[in-house]
Amino acid sequence: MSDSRENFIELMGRIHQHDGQSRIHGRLFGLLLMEKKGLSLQQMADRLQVSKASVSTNARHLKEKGLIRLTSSPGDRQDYYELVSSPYDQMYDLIRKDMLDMAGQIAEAREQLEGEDSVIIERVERLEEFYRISAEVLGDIANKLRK
Amino acid sequence: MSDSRENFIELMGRIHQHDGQSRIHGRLFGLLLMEKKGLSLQQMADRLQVSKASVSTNARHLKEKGLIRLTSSPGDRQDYYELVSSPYDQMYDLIRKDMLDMAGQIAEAREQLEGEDSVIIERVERLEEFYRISAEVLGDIANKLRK
DNA sequence: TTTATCGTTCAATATGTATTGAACAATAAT
DNA sequence: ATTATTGTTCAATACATATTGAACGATAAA
Repeated sequence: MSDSRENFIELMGRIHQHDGQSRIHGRLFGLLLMEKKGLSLQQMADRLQVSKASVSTNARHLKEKGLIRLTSSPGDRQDYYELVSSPYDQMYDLIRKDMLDMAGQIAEAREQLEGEDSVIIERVERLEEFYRISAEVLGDIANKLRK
Repeated sequence: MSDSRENFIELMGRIHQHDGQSRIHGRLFGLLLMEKKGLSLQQMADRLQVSKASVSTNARHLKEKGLIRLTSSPGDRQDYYELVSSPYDQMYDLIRKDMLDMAGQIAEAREQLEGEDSVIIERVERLEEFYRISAEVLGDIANKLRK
């Protein structure tokens, strides 16, 4: 494993951690992004020097998010994981969903604030708008990428 | 403090925590969003039932991010904090800066990968683009809000 | 001067959760 | 039938950091 690859993989670990996932989650994504062919759980655990338990759970999470996919070869009972062809639109969608969810939660909270001063209500509406508009523009990008 | 306000404040605590800040950071933001007039550190600590140490540090962070501002009254040596008139464009800017920073870090890592397969390089370029484009569109919204 | 108030800093601790090791079921190999 | 692989789950722990209490300096009040 070259230094420049390790460097990239570690960067992805830090970025995913910054984004609320675990460090290994990001390292795994970085590792598979560096590999054209799928890797087995054991291979990933060896290269990242982490337990296979961590690889198993984090690979599941990445798969659920649509960033990697499971593959297999005939006569081999190991699971192989590889990057999906375009994880980028999934990434836009993930942020979009998060933002939309927050906008929804704020809307719920706002509805309970009916008696409040209009200035306060308006602040909450603006906040809600922040998340909703952010979600929209990111969703637009994802759609453009897909078509 | 009404239930609906507390509910909103707690929601903001959870949202900020989800976004990588502390729970009190979000609660403080939520509290000041519910108040038209500035609150002193002691008032904020009392209403949120947290230590004044937490309020002090988190208020500083919110102030550095441009979401709240320090005010004062004549004949009173307490510090008062209130929401800035439009924290929303600051919020766009904060995400924009984060995204742009990540794009920059990925670019640095990519430059070290020169010998690699072109498929791999392209993946990294796409990833970089994801963060850069996200930063751009969010920055555009902030600019529209400001003018 | 003494006493009280206000805000900050920092070492100690509380807290949440990422990570792991071990146990396990399922399957394949011998 | 026995042994070895493979992947998952979960309780235990390692780890990062949010939060606090206490000490402090600065300033105002008494």
